[in-house]
Amino acid sequence: MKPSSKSNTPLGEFLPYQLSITSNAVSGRIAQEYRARFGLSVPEWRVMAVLGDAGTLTQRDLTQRTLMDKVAVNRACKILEERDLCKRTPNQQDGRSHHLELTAAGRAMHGEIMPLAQAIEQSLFDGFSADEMEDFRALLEKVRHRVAEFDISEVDSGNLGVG
Amino acid sequence: MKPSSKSNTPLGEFLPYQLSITSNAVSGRIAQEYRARFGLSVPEWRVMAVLGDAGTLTQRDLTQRTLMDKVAVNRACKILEERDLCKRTPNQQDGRSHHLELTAAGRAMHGEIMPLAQAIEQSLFDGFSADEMEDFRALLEKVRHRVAEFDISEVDSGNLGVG
DNA sequence: CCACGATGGTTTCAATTCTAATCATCTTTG
DNA sequence: CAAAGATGATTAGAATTGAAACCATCGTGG
Repeated sequence: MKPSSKSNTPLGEFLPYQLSITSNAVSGRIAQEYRARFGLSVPEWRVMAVLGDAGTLTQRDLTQRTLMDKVAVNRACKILEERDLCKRTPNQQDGRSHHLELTAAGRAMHGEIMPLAQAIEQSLFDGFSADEMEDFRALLEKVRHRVAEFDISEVDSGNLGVG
Repeated sequence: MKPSSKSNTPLGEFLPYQLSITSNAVSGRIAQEYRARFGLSVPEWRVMAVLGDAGTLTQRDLTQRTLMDKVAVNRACKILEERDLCKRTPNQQDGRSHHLELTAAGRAMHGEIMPLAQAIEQSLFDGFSADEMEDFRALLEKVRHRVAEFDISEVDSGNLGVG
């Protein structure tokens, strides 16, 4: 008998848990795909995606657009550079930073990465109506908004009717 | 075709990316909460939640129910044991494993953990109608289902003529 | 021009996590 | 019953990650 992780456990009912395992499943699957095809980690392909779209950016710009922390961005950039997928040139306006830009090889890869991303997305959400996808998007955004405003004082462990 | 002109970055449009950052935001917030109140990591409180609900389980059972890997489960159990939140007794039926069970202290904590989980969930999804929450749940499950069946041969980098 | 704090980027260190190897016990088969 | 393979649990080691320290440069105010 295989256990149905539905209402068997209290975890299965917990929405944040469902969100977590779903996200992990999706991310893991996609990561596996990009690793196999291009040898790119998630941080790396995020940088590729943004950089290929925007043309030229500094690491600071990249951290803002990818929502990753600056160390992750720096490491990803360094690796992409070593693989000659992107290059840096001095920033005239600011001696501390550089302009990052995809090389020809980088742009070529980017040309494959983005369509693959869309194909994966489409395949993943195959069977979803346009409305469902829009709903999903909207719900995720609403949750994100809620989290940002989430104030713990709303929840007091003292008056949690335990039984 | 889908309408795509909402965000300035390609990432912002990518549904799996939205899923990922939303999940991270939610998980991070909850983790912070449980760490502050009980000194529990996510793996630890997952084990607490399941164990408190089920009564007595082996580590193998726990890996199945939490969907975590066996090393994470083992480590979580060891820590809970050191803190006298759970205890192990030999398994008569199988000399390799033990029965894990919450102690009195563990059950007491469990009694606070679960209501807090519900309170957090409620607070997080405050502003969502019952229907929206059900939709969200259903959509997540549908995606998970899709991922499980996701076959990469559906997507061939050779014929990705931009979808 | 210099001192000062702020900022972009880099490095270091420690915590976390995943993979593999290992150990003990169980099950099956000849 | 012994041998061989599978399985639950544990340990060890490699790889990832994040936080904080650090360096260089910028901008501002004396």
